[in-house]
Amino acid sequence: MYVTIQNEARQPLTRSHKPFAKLKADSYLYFEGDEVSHLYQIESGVVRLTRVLEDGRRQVIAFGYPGDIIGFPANGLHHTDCDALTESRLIPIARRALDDSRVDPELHAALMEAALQEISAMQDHFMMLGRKSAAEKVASFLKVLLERIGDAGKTPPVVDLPMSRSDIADFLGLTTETVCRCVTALRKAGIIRLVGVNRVEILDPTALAQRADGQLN
Amino acid sequence: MYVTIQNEARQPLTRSHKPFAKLKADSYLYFEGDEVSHLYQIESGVVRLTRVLEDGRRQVIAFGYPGDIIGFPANGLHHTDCDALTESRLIPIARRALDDSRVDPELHAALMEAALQEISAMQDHFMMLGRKSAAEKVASFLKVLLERIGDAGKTPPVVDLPMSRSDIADFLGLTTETVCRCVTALRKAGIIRLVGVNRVEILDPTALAQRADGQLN
DNA sequence: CGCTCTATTGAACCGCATCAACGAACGTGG
DNA sequence: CCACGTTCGTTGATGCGGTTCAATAGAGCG
Repeated sequence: MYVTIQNEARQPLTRSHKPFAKLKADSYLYFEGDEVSHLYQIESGVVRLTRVLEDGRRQVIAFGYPGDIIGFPANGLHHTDCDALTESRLIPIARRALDDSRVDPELHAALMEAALQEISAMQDHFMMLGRKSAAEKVASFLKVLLERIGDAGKTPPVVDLPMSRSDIADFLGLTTETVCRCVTALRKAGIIRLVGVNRVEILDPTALAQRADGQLN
Repeated sequence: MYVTIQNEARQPLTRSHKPFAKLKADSYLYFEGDEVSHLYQIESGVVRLTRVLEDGRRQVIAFGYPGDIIGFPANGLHHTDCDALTESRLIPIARRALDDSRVDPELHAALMEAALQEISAMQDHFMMLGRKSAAEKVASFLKVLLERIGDAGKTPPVVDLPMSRSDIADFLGLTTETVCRCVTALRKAGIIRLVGVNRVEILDPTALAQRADGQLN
């Protein structure tokens, strides 16, 4: 999930009596460099895809939400680490379905479509990383979480943040301090309200959207 | 071409008596929002993929070099603009070959592979945009151009830069001034030498690689 | 030769990082 | 159940890297 554009919630690819993989919070699904045996569609929970440099600098590549497909190989290998932010249920998809369209043409086509969507979403994220201010990044992040997974049934709509501030920072190319300050600024502007540390009420979605695109301060 | 990792030069996908598309310098191949009718493999020349925000901020998504495949659709549409930096020859690939594996299974598989490679390369680029300093970005950029398209036959190896400083800046999330200053710093350190404005001799590839990864200053 | 556009260099400013302190939440053991 | 320690989040003070603004130099072209 690249926090820049709204993805339609994806339907499960496989009607499954198939087994789920279950992943406890904080446990790893795979590491960078691992051979890719399966891709996974997330059924429930939230996972985190990360890369690190030798000197410890970290980039969160994406957060995986229900419906997302993760684990696309390059040269047969995983190129991120993946671990769970919350207990998650995953639907394994044999890599063969990606490589060989004859195994399951429909599934193969769906995987291709997901890969193409991912490319598009990543391009949006480039704009965010390269060209947006800290305040715009944080507003964009909340905005897309709201559109993608926010509970709009509630008034005001609510967004849960299963990831830490430092995860958000490493996703947006900021520091935890800067993320905090931007969140505080949105709160003081009356645009959001914090309910505990990991839950945000969006009081003014319109104002949030404007800040995400750099209108107003 | 995402300037972060070395791609093996790709072989042409189609042995063609097929027609080339020819694209003059500065002319556009497609725009964001256009329906995707064809993908293209670059046969010669260099193209530029860009996105812009309403307020004019621009992000260069990638530079397309010979062997690269460009124009992957999402929801059937292009999601970047594409124009040529130099006169280019392109091999059109019917979109059908991407959507339907039965048309040309081998080509379809090659396109899938290219899309997966692209995802991986973009993830590397995230690290660059989000976590590297200006000096590291510029060094990384030159390093990858050297590996990918540099003429190592010459001593010292030479890299051509068909794009402007501002293209480089918009690719790396910097300003043209900062790009200039970083290039100058590399020059004064004796790592590179400028031959005109659009050609660089890499005098010390090892030192360049170290700067790209943040070792030394 | 002069015009225009790009690249370079310099100076000042500012946004974000860094460093530091404090507070809140949570788990553990007494 | 409370005391304590540990981790995470927040806020403040300061510094710096990169932007911004401005001026100059150079390259391409009619």
